[in-house]
Amino acid sequence: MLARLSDIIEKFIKSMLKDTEDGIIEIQRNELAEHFDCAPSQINYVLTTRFTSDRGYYIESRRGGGGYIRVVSASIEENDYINDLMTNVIGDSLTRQKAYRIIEDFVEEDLLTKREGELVKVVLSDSSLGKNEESNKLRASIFKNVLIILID
Amino acid sequence: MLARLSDIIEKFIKSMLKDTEDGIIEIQRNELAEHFDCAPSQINYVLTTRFTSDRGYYIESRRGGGGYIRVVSASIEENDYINDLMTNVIGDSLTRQKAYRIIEDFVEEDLLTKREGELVKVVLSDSSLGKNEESNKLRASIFKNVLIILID
DNA sequence: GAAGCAAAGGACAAAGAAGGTCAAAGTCAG
DNA sequence: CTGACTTTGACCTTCTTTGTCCTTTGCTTC
Repeated sequence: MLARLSDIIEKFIKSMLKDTEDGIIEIQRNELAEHFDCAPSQINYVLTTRFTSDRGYYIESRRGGGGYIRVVSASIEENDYINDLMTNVIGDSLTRQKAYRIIEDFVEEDLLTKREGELVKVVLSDSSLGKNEESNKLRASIFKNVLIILID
Repeated sequence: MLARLSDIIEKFIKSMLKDTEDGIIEIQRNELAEHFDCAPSQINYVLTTRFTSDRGYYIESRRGGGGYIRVVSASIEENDYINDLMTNVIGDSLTRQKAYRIIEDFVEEDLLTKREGELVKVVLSDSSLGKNEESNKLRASIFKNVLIILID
């Protein structure tokens, strides 16, 4: 498992972030690409798919000589984060993929234990809920109820 | 006759599962299809007909490069208690009251932590699922999937 | 200070790598 | 012969990787 280069790069960046005091790192796109022996644009791919604002990151960059990409992990207040998810990300319809991604983030951030994550995942799986637009609505409804438990 | 390909593939997957510590395997659909010299979609056929949650399995998958199909098995055949619960108590429809009672038993028996119990309860609440005969079916379906994770 | 060049990073599309769906065709027991 | 189960194949969706061309910025040079 985890043979995907993008996942490896993601982990790499996250571990760099963990090593900082302030949750801010600056990377050189070309250097990093060379390190992983991939196309520079793959770095962008990782950043845009994994370090999005709804996951609590934002990106700043600058071109030209001495350019950089700055990755900021915004340490959002937990409850604000969850509230934001409920209104802006989940709304009243939620795909399985999105749900799983959020759950995995929660586990990573220790908001859920691994087993709790597994439980919530299986609950929201296609196998539990079926697979159609109705299911997405149901998934949103269930997940929001779960989130309410997590807020204290 | 006994040699239906689907049966052979089923056996193969089950034996892979037996060889694991945790009852979780990941397969590559195309690879497996090639191994058995069949259409890739036959793998799906086997999975959807033989590895259902009724029988104590649960499937997760991911497309794209580095994709996979994960099969999670809970050896329910060997667990009379769960087996009985699945077939005789839950069946294909489950009321909220019954579900809550079972969950509370589980918490008492330390099969679930208190918080896990809360999570599962809220998932199976009327507020999550609505309140009609359809909900009861859904509740049964979800609960059976939850059981798989618990036994695992 | 303007022109020009090199050094970043950005955007986007095409190609590649899985897995998913669905329906048609085949098989087989009763 | 029929209905249920199985097998096959064509086509679709999702996610990742690569490459090409574009824009921005800093530094030189005159």
